[in-house]
Amino acid sequence: MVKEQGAEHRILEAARRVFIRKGMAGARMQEVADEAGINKALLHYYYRDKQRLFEGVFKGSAERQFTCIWRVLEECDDLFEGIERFVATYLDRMLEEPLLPQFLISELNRDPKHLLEFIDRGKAGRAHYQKLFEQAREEGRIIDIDPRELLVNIMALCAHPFIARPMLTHLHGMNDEAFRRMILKRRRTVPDFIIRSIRA
Amino acid sequence: MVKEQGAEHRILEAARRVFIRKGMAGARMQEVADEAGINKALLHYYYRDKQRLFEGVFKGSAERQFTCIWRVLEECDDLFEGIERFVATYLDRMLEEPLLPQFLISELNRDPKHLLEFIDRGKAGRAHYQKLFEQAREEGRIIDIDPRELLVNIMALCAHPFIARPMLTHLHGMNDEAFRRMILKRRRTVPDFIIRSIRA
DNA sequence: GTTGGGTTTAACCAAGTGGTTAATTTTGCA
DNA sequence: TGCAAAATTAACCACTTGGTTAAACCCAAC
Repeated sequence: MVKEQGAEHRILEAARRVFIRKGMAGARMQEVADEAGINKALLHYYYRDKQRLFEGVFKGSAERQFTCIWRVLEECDDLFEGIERFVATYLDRMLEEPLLPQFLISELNRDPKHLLEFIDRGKAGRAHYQKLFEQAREEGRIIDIDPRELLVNIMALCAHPFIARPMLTHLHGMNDEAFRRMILKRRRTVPDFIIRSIRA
Repeated sequence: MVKEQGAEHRILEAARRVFIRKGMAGARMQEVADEAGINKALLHYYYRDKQRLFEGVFKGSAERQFTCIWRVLEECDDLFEGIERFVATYLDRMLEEPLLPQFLISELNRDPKHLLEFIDRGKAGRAHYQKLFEQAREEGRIIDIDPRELLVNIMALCAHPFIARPMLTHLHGMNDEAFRRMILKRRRTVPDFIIRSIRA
């Protein structure tokens, strides 16, 4: 409802909130308009139709997410350091926008063709990961493990608590603050968990 | 479209498929009717409205999932064995119904009050897990780690490949068969990964 | 001030939605 | 065979939905 910063941008921000909350199918154009504090017709004036508005939101969210996560890896020159910083960055980023991974994954499952555009955003980061991995492997510092599987495990340990958050919090009787504390603790414990497992 | 086994049951099965594919918000009653091969009015004859039909599907899916997963744990009397069998059972179950976790989690995020009913289904299993954990801890066979966090990690490593499947398969250029092989491989590698990490 | 183009709105529309109803068919059984 | 109850359907309805339109508004340049 904030009136600053131009209608077009305000619409996109409102749409981001609504789409992330309700998903593409559950979101209503009227709700986006209300949240942006403008007339519904203005949505179509700037973004044609629901699909294009959604794509604007999705593309922006996905790109920001991926670049942010992978960039930090490129700054590292050691696998263990890379894992530590990757996990910490991922968790910090998720604390800022906890509903984002669930949103991205949910929409990606519903319509996987969104991937084509933005997935290459982390190409350089992934190549660098491969390099760090091989280096550590050659130096005999890690056990024999499929690098792709290790990557899956890292992502899983980072993302899953956010994706399964309601189940988790209910299971362990956590409130929002307790969840936050748990995530902050995981900034240390998750890298430990991973590195203990792969260290030769 | 199979005509056997009574309309009521056929409707529920069709609804399960449609809801899991499209989610509550995206599913259409007409689509359920078509998939069940019956008239749309019959849905309301047996299940009143969309919400109740959805709850029938959700409750059934969630209960089956949880009981199936936790039961196997109760049959074990050692933590490491428990982890191995839990992971294997979880992955086998997911291979049968790969879209289920994404569905459950997605709807749970949209409306967390579904939890209240079925989450206690795994109560006995979780209590047994706690016992196995403490036993292994007292015998000095595992390091000092929060048992709840270990549980989160186990679930994460099992569920995440399925939840993030489209991202994963696209990232690594996998087809369905390659994905399946990867999961079957993980029946061994995931328990190894976990146990290596927690063994004292 | 007038004018003209970009912006914003209220009113409207057609299609699709979940849900109802009343009539028809099928079934169980005396 | 007849008949009442259950099952099934076609037709319908009120309402929501995404999307359009034409008019109003704003504001800088002339």
